[in-house]
Amino acid sequence: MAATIKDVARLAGCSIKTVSRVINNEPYVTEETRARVNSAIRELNFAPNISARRLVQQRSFVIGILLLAGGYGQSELLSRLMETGYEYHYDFLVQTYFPTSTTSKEKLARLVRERRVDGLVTTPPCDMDDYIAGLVVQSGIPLVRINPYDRLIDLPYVAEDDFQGARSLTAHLIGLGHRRIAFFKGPRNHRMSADRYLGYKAALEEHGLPVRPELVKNSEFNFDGGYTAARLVIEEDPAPTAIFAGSDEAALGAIFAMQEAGRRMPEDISIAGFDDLAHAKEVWPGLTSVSVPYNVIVERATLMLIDLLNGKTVDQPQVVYPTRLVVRGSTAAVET
Amino acid sequence: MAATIKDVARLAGCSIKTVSRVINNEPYVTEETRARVNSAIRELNFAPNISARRLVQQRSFVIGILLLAGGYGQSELLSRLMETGYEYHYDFLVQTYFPTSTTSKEKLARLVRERRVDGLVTTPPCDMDDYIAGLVVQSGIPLVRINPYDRLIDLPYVAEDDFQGARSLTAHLIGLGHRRIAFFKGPRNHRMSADRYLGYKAALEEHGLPVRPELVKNSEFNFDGGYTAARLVIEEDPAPTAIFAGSDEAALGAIFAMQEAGRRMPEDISIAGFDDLAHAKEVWPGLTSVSVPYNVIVERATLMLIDLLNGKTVDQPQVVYPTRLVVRGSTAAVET
DNA sequence: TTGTATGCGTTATCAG
DNA sequence: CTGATAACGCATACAA
Repeated sequence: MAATIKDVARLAGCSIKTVSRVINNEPYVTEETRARVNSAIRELNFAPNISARRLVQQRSFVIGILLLAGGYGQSELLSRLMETGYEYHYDFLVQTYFPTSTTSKEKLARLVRERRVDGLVTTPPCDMDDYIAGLVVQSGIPLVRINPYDRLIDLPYVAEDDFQGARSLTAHLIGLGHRRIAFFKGPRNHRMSADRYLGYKAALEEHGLPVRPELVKNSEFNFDGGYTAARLVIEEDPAPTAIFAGSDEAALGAIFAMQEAGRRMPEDISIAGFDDLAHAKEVWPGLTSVSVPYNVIVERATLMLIDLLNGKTVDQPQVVYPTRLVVRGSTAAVET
Repeated sequence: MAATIKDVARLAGCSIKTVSRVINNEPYVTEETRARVNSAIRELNFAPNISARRLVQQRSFVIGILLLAGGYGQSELLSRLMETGYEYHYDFLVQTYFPTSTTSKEKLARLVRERRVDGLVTTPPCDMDDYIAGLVVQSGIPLVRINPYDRLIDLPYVAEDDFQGARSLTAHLIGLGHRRIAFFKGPRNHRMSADRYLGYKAALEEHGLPVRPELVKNSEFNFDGGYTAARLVIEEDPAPTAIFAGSDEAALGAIFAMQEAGRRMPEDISIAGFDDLAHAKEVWPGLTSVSVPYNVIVERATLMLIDLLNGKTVDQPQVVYPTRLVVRGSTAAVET
């Protein structure tokens, strides 16, 4: 049905090898033959069969992305990924992966065994699982981790500086006169959770303020987590004058809880998030947050993986990008 | 390196065809041989090379999804897709597609020519382009459209009942005593835009209310569109007492604009959206909206395509799912 | 600069 | 029930 390399060769009056050379931009072809082949290709509307190429090259030209389902941030992230991959002739295979889940492990193992992917990119908390590192070491397929839990393992990663981000956000709140600042911790299987908390603590200590355990709540990086934690923390007496919700999604939950309780933001309470998702500026009066260059991070991780796949040595296999405080209307000077 | 079907055959003491039979659950294999082969497979940790299979079967087992970049709704949608496809041994290739864009067309053409996808699913407004229908007809690859612009073309689709949703939402507002209800139209290249507007109009007419052109704004289905339209409509005198923003994202923009202008919701103005995204219940005091069974729609479209790919006849190639009004705190009786 | 022959790992054909 | 052998479409040593 569809034209093959043989049809092109026949029409161009040359061998299939020559056609192959033209397709792959190899040297040692006369300009004239090249032109003849090219016009044959156009005439037959030929494109190389990707499956055949994959079989003979023993590569799938597919990058596997492991992520936990859901979350708003991920759709931008994914479309960025697609664009990057396209330029380098890689496809993406998105796989949801729950650490510790047996089904997830089996799916992943099949993915690798069937050689459906040439390499893997993980997003938190998928790398929590020792399983992945083990599988990777055993099968030898390249892996790049985004915001990995463990930076000490000698595997490539691209990460963000959560500590500094949380530190400067907290310092901003302190600068506004806040002394009772609540903090919502993220899930324990994210390194980001720990780092953001450390940044919060560091800022408090640098300003000679105590870390009040009753203002630190275990939470999640999502709406429900923020909502629940906010309802708890609001009961404290005296109540906090500011909430650092740990993430933007949690901040949205906290905002909801505050509005439900009839508290005004920022007059009665300041609220801040982390991630600077699109929603941060879409909620009135704007959510103070910490901007993370996710697009850059994702692109860097992808390019790093592609380099590894092509056998290039990556000069900087472990990178940490800075984060940036973004002040909006949700945080204000404490009323005296 | 990795085990092949030959290795398994050697270890099990049989031919490769027999191994193939076992892998594919074909009949005509003794239970005993089957067991021997299976244990050999386990011992060698064998999994069939997907590229070889794809080459010989002349199918990629990949479904292409065409969508416009961005948007919150799409991440849930995508993970749903992945799960569905996994069960049927299909992978997904997500491709951003801008109608009328030459680059997009070329990318898509390559996708099809290289046989990287066996079939296509489009999301609005990607099917606006006659190009896709043409390509599909010409190449013969199956296509299922989600919420297509043109339901008259004789191609399979899965859609939602936007008309009824908008009609009942508008009726709800009228029932609350609203007489001046603003409406924000979506982009012209979405069928949803037209249908929702028609539903709005129908409800007004059914209640003997006029369609006031000054309250109908051309907008987009996103935050900025809703924000801009809301700022315009608020200038009208008398101002509307309710806004039907056309979509949840636009509603979020409208809410922002209202809060910026110091208007309370729902006391000063009622606001409603459409789609019932996760955010609808995460914004205080809850956004009245119209719930669309996107998960079902996506799953149905995928299964329909898989049936087509397997040569089955689809009994219902064109389906419209009902939508459902969801009342939350953002709409209330008009103050008299 | 060009061509020939071989193999990648499956599935499919058809004869045993 | 089982197996030898031929595709599938491309890339790649190796020759010419």
